[in-house]
Amino acid sequence: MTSEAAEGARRRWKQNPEAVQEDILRVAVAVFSESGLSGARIDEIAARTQTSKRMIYYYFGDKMGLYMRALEAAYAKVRAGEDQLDLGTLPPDEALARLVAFTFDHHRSNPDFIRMVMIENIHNAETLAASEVIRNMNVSAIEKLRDICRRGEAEGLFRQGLDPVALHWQISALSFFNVSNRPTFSALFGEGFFSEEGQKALRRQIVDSLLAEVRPRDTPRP
Amino acid sequence: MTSEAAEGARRRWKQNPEAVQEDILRVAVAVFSESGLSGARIDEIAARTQTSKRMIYYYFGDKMGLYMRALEAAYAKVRAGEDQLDLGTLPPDEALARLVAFTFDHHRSNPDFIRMVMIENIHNAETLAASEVIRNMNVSAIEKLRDICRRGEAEGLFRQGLDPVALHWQISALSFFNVSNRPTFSALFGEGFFSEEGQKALRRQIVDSLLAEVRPRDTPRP
DNA sequence: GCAAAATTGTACCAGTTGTTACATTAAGGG
DNA sequence: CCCTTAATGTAACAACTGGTACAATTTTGC
Repeated sequence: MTSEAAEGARRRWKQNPEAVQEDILRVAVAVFSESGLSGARIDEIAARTQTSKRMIYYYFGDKMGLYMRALEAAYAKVRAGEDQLDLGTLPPDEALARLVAFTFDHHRSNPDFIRMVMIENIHNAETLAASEVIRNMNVSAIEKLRDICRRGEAEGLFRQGLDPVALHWQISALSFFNVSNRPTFSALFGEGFFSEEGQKALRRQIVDSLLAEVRPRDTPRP
Repeated sequence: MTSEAAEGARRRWKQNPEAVQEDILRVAVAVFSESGLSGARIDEIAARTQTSKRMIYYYFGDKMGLYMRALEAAYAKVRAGEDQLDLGTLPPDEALARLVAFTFDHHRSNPDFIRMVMIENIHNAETLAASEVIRNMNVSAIEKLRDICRRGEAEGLFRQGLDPVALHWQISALSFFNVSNRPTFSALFGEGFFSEEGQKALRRQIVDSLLAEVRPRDTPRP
């Protein structure tokens, strides 16, 4: 094994376009998510890169082109993380509980992604809507949920007529808000919710709430 | 009654500083919430005002000064709306249901406010934290909730140990997300949730979910 | 009425920022 | 070994944008 082999057996010596692009994208996600779309400065992105501003325009055309690719990169990364989750053959209620807890933690450990989505929403998701890459990346969480719902209904553990997308909406809302609105919420109501214990309690509350949600309704006593 | 009396018995003729400031703030909230903090252009705000850029700097100092006042104005407006809600002497569960439904609708009809809060969160709530005006505006929803919880627990309708702030967190998360993430969510999963029927169903789901949340836990059958 | 203070109009500037022209070096094909 | 193409460095521009100097006008206190 020669020393060159350590760098991935790609190009031999200098000039590694793919690594340069990855480098730019990594920094771009960070800067965009820190400063917003118009707040982010190409100069800053360039400065935090190992390459130059020139190369950004060479590979990504303009600021919006870079932003779109950065958004796609952010989505791709969390998607890859989601696929790590294997619910195996857990019983439906446990599977749901685990999925909810996972989503909560996953969002929490990917604040950059959350911020990119926030920025996208400020701009009416125009870039997202224009990106075929992301649209084709159909969120795997839905598939998992659909399966869980089907099994839960079949076994009588869940009530009938559950909408997996609605469930996903609810799980997302709570997990997303926990990260996205932390600054304003903690500024108004204190940091308590965001301590380690606070987050654990919150996660349990959310899991419980979702489980209660899918359980069959109490049949009213006559 | 002279014709001058029609304009509110304020100043007699020309030059009405307070109206000018209100005009600027109204437009500022709109433009900031449309374009974000750095995306908003003072020139655009000025153009959509009945006055000039000169006056913006005269009354608000600089862009950040204007932004802070706009943020405060946005909070003040929704706060005023919230105070309209009177839960009177409704039984606790009905009061909670009505509070949840109201919050859901209220957020929905104040997208500008939601967007301002989103922008604030992107910028780590630094302006919010610096605004004594807003911090002193302690959200009245919490007070209402605290009262509901107390009554509910006393009557045995709710389980013990409810945390009003945690409940508020949950209500906010669902109602906020519904507005804030509509663009990305509908781009990925369709507009269905945001039609009139979709929103009605969602609101009912949220109300039910919250009510189930506060009900006393089922005592496990021996 | 008059002077001081408050309010507004006009024009402009200085710094920033996205973007590009031009030149140069490295890589691959034959 | 040469030539075409891909990749990169240097430097600068043109437009935008937040902010202001200066002067004019209106209002108010006395």
